Amino acid sequence: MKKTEQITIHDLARALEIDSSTVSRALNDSPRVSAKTKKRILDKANELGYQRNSLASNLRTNKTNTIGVIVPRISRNFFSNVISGIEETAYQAGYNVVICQSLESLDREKKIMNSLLSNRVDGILISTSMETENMDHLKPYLNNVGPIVFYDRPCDFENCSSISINDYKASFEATEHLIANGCKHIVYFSGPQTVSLYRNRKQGYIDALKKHDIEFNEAYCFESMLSEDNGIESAKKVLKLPVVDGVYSANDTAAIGAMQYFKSKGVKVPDDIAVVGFNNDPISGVIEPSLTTINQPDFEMGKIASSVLLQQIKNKDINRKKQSAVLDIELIKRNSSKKM
Amino acid sequence: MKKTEQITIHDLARALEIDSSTVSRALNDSPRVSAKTKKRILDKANELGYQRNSLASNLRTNKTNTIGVIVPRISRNFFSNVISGIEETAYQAGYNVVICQSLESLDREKKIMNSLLSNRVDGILISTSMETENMDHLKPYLNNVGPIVFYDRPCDFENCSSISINDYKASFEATEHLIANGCKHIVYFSGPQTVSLYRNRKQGYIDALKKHDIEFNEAYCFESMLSEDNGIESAKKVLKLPVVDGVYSANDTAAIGAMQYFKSKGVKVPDDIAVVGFNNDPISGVIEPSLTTINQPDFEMGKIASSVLLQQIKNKDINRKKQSAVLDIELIKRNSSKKM
DNA sequence: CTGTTAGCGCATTCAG
DNA sequence: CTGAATGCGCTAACAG
Repeated sequence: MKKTEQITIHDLARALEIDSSTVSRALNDSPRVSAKTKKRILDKANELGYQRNSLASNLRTNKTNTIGVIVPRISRNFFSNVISGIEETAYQAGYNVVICQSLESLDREKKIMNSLLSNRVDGILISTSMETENMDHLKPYLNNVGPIVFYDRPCDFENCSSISINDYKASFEATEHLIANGCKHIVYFSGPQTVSLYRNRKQGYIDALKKHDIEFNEAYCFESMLSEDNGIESAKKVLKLPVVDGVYSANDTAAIGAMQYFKSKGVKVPDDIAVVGFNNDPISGVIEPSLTTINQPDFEMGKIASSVLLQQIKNKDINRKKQSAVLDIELIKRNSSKKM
Repeated sequence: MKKTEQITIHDLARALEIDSSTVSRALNDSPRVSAKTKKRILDKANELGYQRNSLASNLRTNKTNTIGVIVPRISRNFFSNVISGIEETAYQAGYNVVICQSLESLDREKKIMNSLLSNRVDGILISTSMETENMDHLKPYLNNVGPIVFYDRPCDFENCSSISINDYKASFEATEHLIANGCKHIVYFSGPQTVSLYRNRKQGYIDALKKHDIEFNEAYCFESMLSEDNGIESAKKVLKLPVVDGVYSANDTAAIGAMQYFKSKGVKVPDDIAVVGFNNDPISGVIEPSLTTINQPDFEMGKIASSVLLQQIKNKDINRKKQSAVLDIELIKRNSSKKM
């Protein structure tokens, strides 16, 4: 199966004895070419198996019709749902989407930015990695190429929009839910405090305790990267604490790890320990139908982020003002605690 | 934040009073330019914030250093692990990866093929959608642009390699495992028989029954797209059957849906019903630590598929012979049945 | 080691 | 409505 020569608009032009510029116009459905010649050209294109070369077209127009999405991990249910939302909106608007995962590594994130930059994607949607503390590696793209919109993990750049959820409120309510069910000794699995989202969630937890006159205890707060393994380690520590009647995890991945460990040790969840976790995984209902989770508007977030970005791409440089959205969450109460 | 002009190699050349071809060579680290001028050029590039335009470069060289990956769903754990394997190998070799999900839709798959074709990616890795019955939409790419390698869902094209797992054997062993644990009435959740992988799995199930003198019963075999909802529907049917002591699902997604339904109806799994499912999700240990699953070599499959493709890209057209690999699986026995 | 020249495939002026 | 001419940014002969 040997590569045949690529057909170009010039080949079509020669075959029809017209000029390539006419072919180009026809292929782009320009109104400035007669229906008759248009049909001739399209037919010939089909006949010869013409395939447009986007590289050339993009180079010429300085536009790729593609947006880049940087995501920490596609395997996390929350993110794969966001991606589906992004794709839906983007495809509808005629844009392609390239998905890149940073795996929470700053180094990978930098390399990805470089690649998206040199490939001149029209805009970027990003949820920065947990290692990312400053945003310098985003500037070359932002200054020279196109807009960047942050989703889930916001950023306070001038001229950059962020779409996030109301983490503070969600966290506050989750904690209050445990308290309402009689929990007083609530362990909290926290994420890196470099990430604003995790700062907000921790604050929500602390403030909810305070409101109900429960003292915040540093020993009940474990900070980690919230991987599944981290969840398992944290669970071990939980079992060594004197009294624990509630666990609240700042994400689902760590919560799942912890559940796994609890089960392996015969700790009944949530009969012995009530658990709440940020969660978008339908699987949670399988793990423990009575587990209380926080339903994040993932798909919707993707759609909004995508449409904000596309808007900014359309508006070119004018009008690229910060227009951040904060989405509300929904606490799915599943009667998690034994005390209900 | 207004877009500044893009710096090109000509700008660098002018600033240094040399020719742009020398700049180009230096930027590509050609040995044919002195270390001194190389440094001058690199310094200037940094100073002016030069950013390579891959579009132009790719157009010129007729090479994109990018491979396309078409995947039915990134949210399925199996596939996201395959992708990680693909990325690891590809990045090491200096290739970029663009991930596209077909969502099991032939229509989307066609559109994706078109986009990858017009963007001239150097090669494609594909697991075709469940709706895909013939491969005509792959031919334009295959004939004119580059190699395609199939993973997980193989294809019998000439000149196309496939990387798959030994589905027949895995399925046979899974069924035997249930039988060994005393199950005689085993429901089977099957996938579309258009997909060879699902044909093989079904055959493994049937042959294992036969070997143990259990009659294959069409009423115990439900065919669906194996979505979570399909799993729930199938589970409903299971509960209406006279005797069932085992369920074997051809994938994990449907198994999870079924488990969910069983739990909601108070059916204890696997105390009442033993379940086996193809599964790569670490979460399975949480759902039901005693669930028996089939451990597919997902990450490894990605690495192999990727390296086979890169090999073919390097070899251009010569030597693109079929070189399919069949990976073996591992049955993770978790004492699933009550009868053990 | 560096410069000259040409062109990848396409889109867009400007003429007619 | 169509054609001629130009160049997007880069690389690759071919000279020197």
